[in-house]
Amino acid sequence: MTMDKTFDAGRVEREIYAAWEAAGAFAAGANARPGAEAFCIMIPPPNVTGSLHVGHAFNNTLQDILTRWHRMRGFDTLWQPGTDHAGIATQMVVERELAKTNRRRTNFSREDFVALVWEQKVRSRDNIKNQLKRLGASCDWSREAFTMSGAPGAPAGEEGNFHDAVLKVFVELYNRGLIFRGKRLVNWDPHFETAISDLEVENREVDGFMWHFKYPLAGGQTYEYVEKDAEGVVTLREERDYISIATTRPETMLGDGAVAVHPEDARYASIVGKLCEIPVGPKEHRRLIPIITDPYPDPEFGSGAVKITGAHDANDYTVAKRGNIPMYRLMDTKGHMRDDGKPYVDCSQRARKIAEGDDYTEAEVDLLNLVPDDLRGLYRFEARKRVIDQITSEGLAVTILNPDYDPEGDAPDMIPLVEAKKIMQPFGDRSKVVIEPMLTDQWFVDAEKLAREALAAVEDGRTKILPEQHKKVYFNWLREIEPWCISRQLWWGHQVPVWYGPHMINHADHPLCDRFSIHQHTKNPQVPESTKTGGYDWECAVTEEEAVSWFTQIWGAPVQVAPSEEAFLVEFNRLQKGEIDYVPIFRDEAVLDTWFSSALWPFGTLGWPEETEELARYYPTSVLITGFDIIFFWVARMMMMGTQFMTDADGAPQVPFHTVYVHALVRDAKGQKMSKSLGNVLDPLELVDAFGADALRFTLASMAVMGRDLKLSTSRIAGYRNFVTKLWNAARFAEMNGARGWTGDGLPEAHETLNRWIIGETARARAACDAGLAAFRFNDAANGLYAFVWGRVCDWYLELAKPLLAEGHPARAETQAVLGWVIDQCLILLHPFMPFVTEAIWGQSGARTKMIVHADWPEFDAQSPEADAEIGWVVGLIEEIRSVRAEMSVAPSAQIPLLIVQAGEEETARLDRHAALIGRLGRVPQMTRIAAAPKGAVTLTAPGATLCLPLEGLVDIAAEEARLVKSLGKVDKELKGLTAKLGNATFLAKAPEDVVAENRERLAEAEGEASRLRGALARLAEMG
RNA sequence: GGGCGGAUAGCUCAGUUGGUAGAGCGCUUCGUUUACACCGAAGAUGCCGGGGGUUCGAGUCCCUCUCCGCCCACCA
Repeated sequence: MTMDKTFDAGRVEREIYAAWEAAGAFAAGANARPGAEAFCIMIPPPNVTGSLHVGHAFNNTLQDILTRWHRMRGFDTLWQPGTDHAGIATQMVVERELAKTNRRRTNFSREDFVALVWEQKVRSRDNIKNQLKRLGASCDWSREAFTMSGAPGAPAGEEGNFHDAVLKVFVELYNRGLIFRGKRLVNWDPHFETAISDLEVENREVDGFMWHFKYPLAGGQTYEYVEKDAEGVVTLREERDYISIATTRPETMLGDGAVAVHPEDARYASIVGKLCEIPVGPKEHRRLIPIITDPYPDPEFGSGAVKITGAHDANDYTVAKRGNIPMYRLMDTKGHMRDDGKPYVDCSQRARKIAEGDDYTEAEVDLLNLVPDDLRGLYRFEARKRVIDQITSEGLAVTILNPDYDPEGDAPDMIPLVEAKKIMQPFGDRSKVVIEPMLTDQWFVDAEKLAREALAAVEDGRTKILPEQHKKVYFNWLREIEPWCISRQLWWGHQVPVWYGPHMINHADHPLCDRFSIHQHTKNPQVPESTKTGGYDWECAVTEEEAVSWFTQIWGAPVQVAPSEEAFLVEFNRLQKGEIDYVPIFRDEAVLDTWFSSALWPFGTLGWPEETEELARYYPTSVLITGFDIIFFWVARMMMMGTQFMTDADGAPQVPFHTVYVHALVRDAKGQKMSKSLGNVLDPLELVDAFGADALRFTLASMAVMGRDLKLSTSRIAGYRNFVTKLWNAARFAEMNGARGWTGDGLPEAHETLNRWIIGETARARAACDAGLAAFRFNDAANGLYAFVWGRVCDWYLELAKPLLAEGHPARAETQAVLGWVIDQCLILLHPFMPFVTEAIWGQSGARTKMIVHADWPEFDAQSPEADAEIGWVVGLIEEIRSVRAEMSVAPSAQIPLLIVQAGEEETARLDRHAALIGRLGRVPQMTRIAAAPKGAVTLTAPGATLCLPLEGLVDIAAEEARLVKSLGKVDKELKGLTAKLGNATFLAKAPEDVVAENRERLAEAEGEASRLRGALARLAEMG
């Protein structure tokens, strides 16, 4: 069969992939040598939100290269594929889809909605899988995993036990005291109406304003306000009946619990402990709040006085916690000012009592709605405007002189002080809306404790992070880690395995009473008002049965699970009225942060919590290949969970991977980050269609420099598409010359210098490729192979071999064998990078016992220094001849003899041995010995020989002179440098011997070269 | 406010213990030599961001400055 002129990637890629799958080529352990070491990569599971972008193509190409490389080397190899349920992101996709037909999530029951998301999951998963296959990813698809497999509601075909693993981990951590529930200030996303973790918040600088308002002192009191400059000179002294406050968020003033000043701020010392009035809301019952001291306010900033709104600001929260300042929740889950039907509360008396040390429970405080009627239901930013207007109209805004004031005009002399200011504002990374700090009950992981082992593992090298600069980032984050908020108010995800029931008061004699003591509760715990603030008893259990039996035991009565908290409250009401005879309980409606389950990926995919054979074989995994953007989200969490749950035979924690290779980002044409939500993603399939998967893969590999972002350009991909064609044609050439695949053992026999040379070159290329891959220097490996295949094999070996392949040449058989072998080596070495074309060629040439996907990776070495020297000399001579011909504008068709004026013994032998190919490639069919260079001959640069081309009449003398002068200039410059260097005593004394020797050699060569050039110039002068 | 990365040929970028500045693309000239025009041959192009230092020797190490990019961070 004859090969086509070009490789038709589009036609054969699918066939080849299907053949690999049919052969089970990617199965765990396929092609493993007996007793082989394991090599395992866990795919970073793509989100089931849609399709893959080029970043995924990059990431998976690198994984596939390593996987195929190890598989060919006989390792017990597993590349574990799968996808991530990506809670918030996937739910968002489905909700967006519903919105197109004017429907919302709440038009469905939770169950029905989740079923819709499963449909999305299946669609997306199929799509992703197809894309990975198009790329040539050699995953073991029979083991495909999903972070929510086996969860309730999973359709047929989505079985698995990942859900079990997640619940087990949650319950275990809970029992170990590493998961806790608490009312804390969390990042609240008003769009999705859920809490999110710190990591899911993007802080961006935006244009904002800072308003300055007067908080009047209670009862019209006054004090002397004195300002001094740095030298202590009084710059302002006035009588004030207010304290000035600066804020960027006036709408939160309604929830202020205090005004704080620095303890050493002399300006306010006289009013500390007094009360001031929040200047907003109905005048008749405005709230009074205390002026307190706290180290937090910076006296140099603003007025030095800070309003403390514990429920809506992270800084204020810590101050409020510290100072026992009440925190008043002002907004609902959508970011609207609370409108819950409760009357506006006159809190001034309460505030006074609190200032005097009388405490209220959080639950009670949370029930207070401090939003005045006219602001209720308004979106937070609308409320802000109203508050500003109201304060300003009352004259309680701090004012400054109007710079535009004109006594003749209408402009007022004083205007409110509003500073335009850049402020850092938090945004949801998915929703892109402004995050609202909110006080809510959430579940947290005690990340600090989990981080200890994760840190230690990297510190002591059990897990290596490459490139190393990322280690620092990892350390910094883990060392200052905060509790991880893991509950999400979503429907898509692993539901928190905790069940709540009414709180029992008289339980002191109950055998399980110790489990009650940790609960916070209201003063009237029998009435759990719908605040989700506690007041419940709860049980954390892997199954509902366990939870039910626990509550049954507590109550000594039948227990029924209500579908939601809302339903529970209805039933509880009926219970109190004696209408039902069972105790209602309900399951926590929140789901877990998607990263909580992703964190279990390295062992959850291997069957944990069951003790599977795969777990024993492949954990800890070998390498994780991932982007730096998820070091915190994912890598750190896997390290935490892995070291927490996986142990070796001695009980020591086992890390999830030996090496983490952090690759850079693939950016779009503008160098911008690609993101699913921004929609600027490139479709790798389009690139595959246009250039073939091999070209795309090779491009990505060749650009995979550690730690540096890459910008993908199609011209580069086209270049590697050409490389695919080049390889294809080299193989075609071999086939046409009767060089089939190498079937023998070991290396082919080679006596010809040329053949020994290319075998040595191949060995070096192999070693360089191995070294590159072993060091994760994909670019070095790829570029080295490119240079070898194109620059060595195609440019030189094939050309030089042509004479030897001529019919009847004594070395024909040997050369055919070596050529066949060399092509095979190229295919094998390139296979991890370009699996399709290499498999296609492999299948066409020679009798194969197995596919290249399982071909043996070479390990030979076979250097031949004298062959290298000889071929190097010949190549140099040919290049010199071509160069001279081109520069002298000799017609390509002109056949010229090569004149040998003088040549050493070795050089003479080389000229003899390679006369045919020098003649062919240099277009110098005859070699003639001659005593002296004739007139008009151009001297060639050839070490150890004086050779020239008789170009009399063909030569443009001026051009030749220019050429010689230019060359001489270069050589002279080098000579000068070398002479100076070798004349330097300290250089000779301090530089290593080999460096000195090398310089001497270079000097000798340069001197020879210079004298040859001078001689040629002299001859030229005679001619002229 | 901390931390990290980058500045090398027109463009995109390599350059791993300091020892003759490289690749791809682009550009110029030439080419129907039977593997390949997705090709071949030849060629041009660099104060390796500025300044200082260490060294026999610095693109490479140290200090400093300038300009980009990114990450983290609670200044109202």
